[in-house]
Amino acid sequence: MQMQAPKGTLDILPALSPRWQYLEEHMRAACACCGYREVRTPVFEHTELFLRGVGDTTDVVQKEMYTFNDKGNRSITLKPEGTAGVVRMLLEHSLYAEPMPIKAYYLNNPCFRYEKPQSGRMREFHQFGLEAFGAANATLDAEQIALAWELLTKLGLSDLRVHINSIGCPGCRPAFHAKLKDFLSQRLGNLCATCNERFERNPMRILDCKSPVCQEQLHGAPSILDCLCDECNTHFLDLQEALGALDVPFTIDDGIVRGLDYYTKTVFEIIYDAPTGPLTLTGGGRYDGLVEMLGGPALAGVGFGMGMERVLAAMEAQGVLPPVEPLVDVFVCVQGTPVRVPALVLTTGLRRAGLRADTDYVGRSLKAQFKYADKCAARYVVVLGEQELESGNIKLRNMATREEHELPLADAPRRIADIVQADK
RNA sequence: GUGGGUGUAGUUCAGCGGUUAGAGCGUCAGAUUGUGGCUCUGAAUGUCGUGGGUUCGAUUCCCACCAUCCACCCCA
Repeated sequence: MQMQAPKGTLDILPALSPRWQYLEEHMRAACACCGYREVRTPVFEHTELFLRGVGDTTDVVQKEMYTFNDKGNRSITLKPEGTAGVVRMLLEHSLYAEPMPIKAYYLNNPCFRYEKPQSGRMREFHQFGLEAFGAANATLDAEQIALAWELLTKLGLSDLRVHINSIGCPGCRPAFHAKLKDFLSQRLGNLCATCNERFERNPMRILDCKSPVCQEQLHGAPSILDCLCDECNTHFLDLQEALGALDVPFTIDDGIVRGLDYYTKTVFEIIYDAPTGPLTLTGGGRYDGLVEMLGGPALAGVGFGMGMERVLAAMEAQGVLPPVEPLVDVFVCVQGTPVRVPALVLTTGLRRAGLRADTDYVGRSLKAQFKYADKCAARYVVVLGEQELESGNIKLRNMATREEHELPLADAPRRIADIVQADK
């Protein structure tokens, strides 16, 4: 047996969980003030949901899904993204009968993609994301982009760029596809192999190709922004106006096309410029056709996903992680075996008084207990030995100032709680 | 899926075709038996990634596999 986590997965160790919790707190706070409520959907869904929702021509569906048959011979897939499951939930429980818009967020949402791991890319990763249904207005798109932007900046991140684009709707996109294919047809021989495949399947993705060879060929290519219908164009202008009014800096980037099929109109990314290269922290957009495509009513939708591991990596790179919190307020040192239970009683009393308290369980020397308390960053230490039991008095030592208060043992939890609280 | 780098203690890494494989950090213990941070002393922990091959002899050289990291691809 190989005692090793599967490829592309990560353990969150005790020392690292506080930074996740810190991130979660900020995300929840950001959602709460915008009226988004948390939802939790299953880790796996019927494979068909993703085939239809994400799109069966996408790379995510074609080669990155964790798909298997369960014992009832159902095809099951571990979710590769967050939106499809939320839409399924919406339909299954007829949430669209509630007042619009329906605003939902998810946090620590585990997603799975079978890819070769590298920095910022795990096989299991966690997304924070928003979905809002039932409102077509671009102010909603702007609200979400602003929420993501303010969240990231509030976390202390800088070197961020917001890129927005509109990829039109089923009404105007075909015209763009035709124009683009017309432009590309004369240059096919110069494009990379992948792009030649994309030409028939999804020509818009060629714009997204990172190959310098292909980029070279794309000079003078038609822009989707010149082909938008009136409705999409107005929507895009509304979005820009709203973002401007909210002081969210943004760049129009007609190269953003996104890899998931369900997007319409708005698409956006928030990119962090790491020293090693750009990293997309957040990606999302509008998907007005998705709910209907999955068998529901015609219902507009907007959402984004934010990679939690990537945000944490950016925070680490920029040194804006939260400071390490002390583990305990008060450490109770035990001097002598007969005192073991009274020490636990005192520790428990301190905990009941609302303090973070700990004691010795391994029988260390007093000196070693002080060292241990120091490593836990304990702010106070109490020594409980036979002397204290006899006299009924204990000394509370402030580890920073070395001052000691003498207190009656009987009333210790309340007295100590007062002192510690006053000190905070 | 393609290409490249790296696998030695808990961790970061030295090291060498030849006896019992090392260091810093960390852990544990001690520095006259009831008081921490600094310092000093000591201790424990290794199938040298796995399996083959070359060799009198391999942790060291070669091959394969596995893992990991990085880039491409893709994306959060």
